[in-house]
Amino acid sequence: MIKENKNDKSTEQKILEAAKQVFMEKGIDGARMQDIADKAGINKALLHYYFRSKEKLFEMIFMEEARKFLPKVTSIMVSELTLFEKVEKFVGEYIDTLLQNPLLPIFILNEINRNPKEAIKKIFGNQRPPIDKVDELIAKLVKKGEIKPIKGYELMVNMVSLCIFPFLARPMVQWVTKTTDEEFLKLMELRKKTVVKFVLDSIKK
Amino acid sequence: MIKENKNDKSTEQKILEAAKQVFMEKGIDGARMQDIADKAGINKALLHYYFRSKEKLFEMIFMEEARKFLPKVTSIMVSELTLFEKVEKFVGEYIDTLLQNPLLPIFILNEINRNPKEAIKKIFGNQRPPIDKVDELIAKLVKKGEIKPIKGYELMVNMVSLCIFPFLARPMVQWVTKTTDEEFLKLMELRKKTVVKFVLDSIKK
DNA sequence: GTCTATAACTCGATAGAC
DNA sequence: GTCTATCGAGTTATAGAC
Repeated sequence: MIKENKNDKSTEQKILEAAKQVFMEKGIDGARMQDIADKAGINKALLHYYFRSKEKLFEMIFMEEARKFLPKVTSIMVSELTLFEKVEKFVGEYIDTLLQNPLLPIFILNEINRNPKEAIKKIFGNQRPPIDKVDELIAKLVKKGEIKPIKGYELMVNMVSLCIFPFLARPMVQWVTKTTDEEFLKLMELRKKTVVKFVLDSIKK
Repeated sequence: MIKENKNDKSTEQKILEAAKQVFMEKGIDGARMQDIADKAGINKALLHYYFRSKEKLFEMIFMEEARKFLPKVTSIMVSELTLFEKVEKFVGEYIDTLLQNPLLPIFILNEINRNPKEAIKKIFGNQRPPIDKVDELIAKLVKKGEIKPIKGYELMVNMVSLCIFPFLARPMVQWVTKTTDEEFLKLMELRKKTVVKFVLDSIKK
């Protein structure tokens, strides 16, 4: 793997990393260009040299992060796996992504709220999730008597809800369960299994 | 019911209503005192006359709204209802509250993120949710062979997740399901039943 | 209590030297 | 490319008249 010619990162990279961190923690309105500059170890002027404005810098970060939100969901859902395997893989990969990006949900949801049309375009492109495929798959299994009927979008929303919400409400969850940061992450690691069980127990006949 | 002596609301009330709306839509950082003044039909100076600062005004609103978030949850959970009835009532009342306050979740979660310690104090006081009670209740039913084992906090988190998340991700849900505002609300009305079914199907033996 | 005017300050953005 | 210095717009907050 070819590295930067200097031993430290390029200025652009430093800015992007600092901006990501600050925007995630504070949101676009709460973030200060000064904070980002400080965290990147440079001055404000340089931020504007690289990315004309705060809004543009934010868009850059959002564009990058938006793609993580709907990770390999589509590919899992249209794959040749069974529904049960799909649920397992979906939840597993979703929670893994969140474990590595715990602030991603609140960041994305705030932008969706602030600027729904553009945000959704950046997240989904023009490609709606493969709800129809899921509906078909469910219909087959219902006919075979293996699962109870449920709407495809509802199954998807429920899975996503169960994965994401604990990260959104993390300080509350930690307070209620009296867990440290480390313990919380372990809890979420375990949660992969319990969510899969919760969902499958619900739909299995 | 005794009314204000004038036919319109008191200035304080007008401010509180305007502030609630603006803070909910924009968050504390995105909100402008000018917007609140405009919406209340007064000027900025008067805002400061009634509530010393933006932060203080925000605290006022948050305090009021924080109590809706954990509505009658505790009372339901410690009541004499069966677990199945509790789930039904819990979900029903939660979604009803959200139907009347669709922006409440993102508002609360953002403050929890911005200021976890104080926010949690305002939401819960010092009283943790009655998880132990739920654990006991579950233990009994497991012993009787009526339900599968599940941790009390996990059942609660799952119920809350399933209720709240669709409101948090509302623009996304509406885009995926191609629903208007009105249709979305109907969908959430229906969701009361499907969430109850989803949860009960999952834990019932 | 309510208003107008403005002070005090923050912050994004730019100019210009090196 | 990177820095210092500063501008100028926008915002919270206050002073003071009515």
